[in-house]
Amino acid sequence: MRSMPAAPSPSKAERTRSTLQHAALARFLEHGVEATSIAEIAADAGVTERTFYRHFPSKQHVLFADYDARLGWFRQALFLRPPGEPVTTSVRIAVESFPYDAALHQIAVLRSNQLEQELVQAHIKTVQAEFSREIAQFLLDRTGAAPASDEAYQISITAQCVAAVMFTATETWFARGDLDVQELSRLVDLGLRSLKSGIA
Amino acid sequence: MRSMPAAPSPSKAERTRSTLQHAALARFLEHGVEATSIAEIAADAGVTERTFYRHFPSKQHVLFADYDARLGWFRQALFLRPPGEPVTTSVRIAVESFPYDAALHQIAVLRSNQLEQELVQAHIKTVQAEFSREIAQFLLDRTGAAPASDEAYQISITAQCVAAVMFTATETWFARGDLDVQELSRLVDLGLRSLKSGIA
DNA sequence: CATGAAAATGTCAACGGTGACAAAATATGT
DNA sequence: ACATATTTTGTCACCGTTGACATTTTCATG
Repeated sequence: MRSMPAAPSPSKAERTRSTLQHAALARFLEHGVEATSIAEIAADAGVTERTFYRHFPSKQHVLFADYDARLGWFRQALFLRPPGEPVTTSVRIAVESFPYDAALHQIAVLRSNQLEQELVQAHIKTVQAEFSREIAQFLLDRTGAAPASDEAYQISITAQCVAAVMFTATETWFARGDLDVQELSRLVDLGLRSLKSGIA
Repeated sequence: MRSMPAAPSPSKAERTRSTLQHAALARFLEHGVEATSIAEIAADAGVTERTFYRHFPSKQHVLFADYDARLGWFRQALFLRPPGEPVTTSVRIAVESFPYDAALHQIAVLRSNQLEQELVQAHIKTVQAEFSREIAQFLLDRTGAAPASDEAYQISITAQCVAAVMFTATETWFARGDLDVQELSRLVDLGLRSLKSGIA
């Protein structure tokens, strides 16, 4: 086969990965996530089951394929805030400038397909934990809190609470059905403000 | 075999369950959780793997065997608070009167055995979510917040934050090593107070 | 004690996921 | 074009978990 002209021809791995992703999403949409087996996806893509796992750590990850990138984006957004700025502001801005609309399209597709709650929910918890760690790390770095100190403890709690706001907001937003990004922003803001002013 | 005299002789299922639990914990302590396979546990107990899963929903659950009971205890503690009382007080008292010492003995054993973090951590997240739901339900009932309202949303966040305090407190407590129950209570109290006064 | 329903367990097959190692495909330098 | 190192994929074996169905054990009742 002749080599492609200019385009940095995707490596075989990249092609395989893409083929797998398309095969998976196609079946997911048609039959649902649980009803689709890795064997079927692999067969559609013309590879072995084992190869699937060389490109995606789990079935869930095909759906959340670009979440890692977004987590990196979030870390970057935190990191780029000026050092002098109050950390609360830094976190608020990073959270509020998160591209929810792009991130949530995949999940919207899922919701439309009924069921799958437990499966997806479990994965959401993992993602939430990652965001929580990310925020905690940022706060620890910026405040220079001593490890194992009460201050570090309170920072851990803070991080988990902020992550809880992010995810409860999107959850509530979905549950209500009216998918307006403005409304999502309002919920995030409302949640963060209620954290700041104290929980009653 | 002769029947036992007085004691309400445990049913066969109860005996099997107990045998499995002991076999599992013995192996867990000696070789660690991950290094112990269900097949081994079942063999030690003289039953099939399938039977193991008839008594415990997962390997993790053998460790957290009585967590369900404690969750029930917690729900009861919440429920028993007088209806007139401010819900914040109800939750605080229920959380603070939780028998952490008894609950955490099993986890202490684990920590001593190194590794296993991811596995156990994942299960902790699940348990935390259950507590969170429990608290949220209580708050929703007591306040009569309309579903899908902003108030209900904020209650969801509150519940997750309180649960985060409970678990971050025990985690921090463990990490510090000085296993004094007084200190654990102090951490819980500190966390709850910082929630109340607002997160900075 | 016999009998039959209900409970407990065994058997079998399947799926999701992972490690170890072998085989094949690809890229690279000569 | 050739030889070689590197990537990519296949093969195999295993573990955790679950559903469906068959078999055995237990237990109440006649």
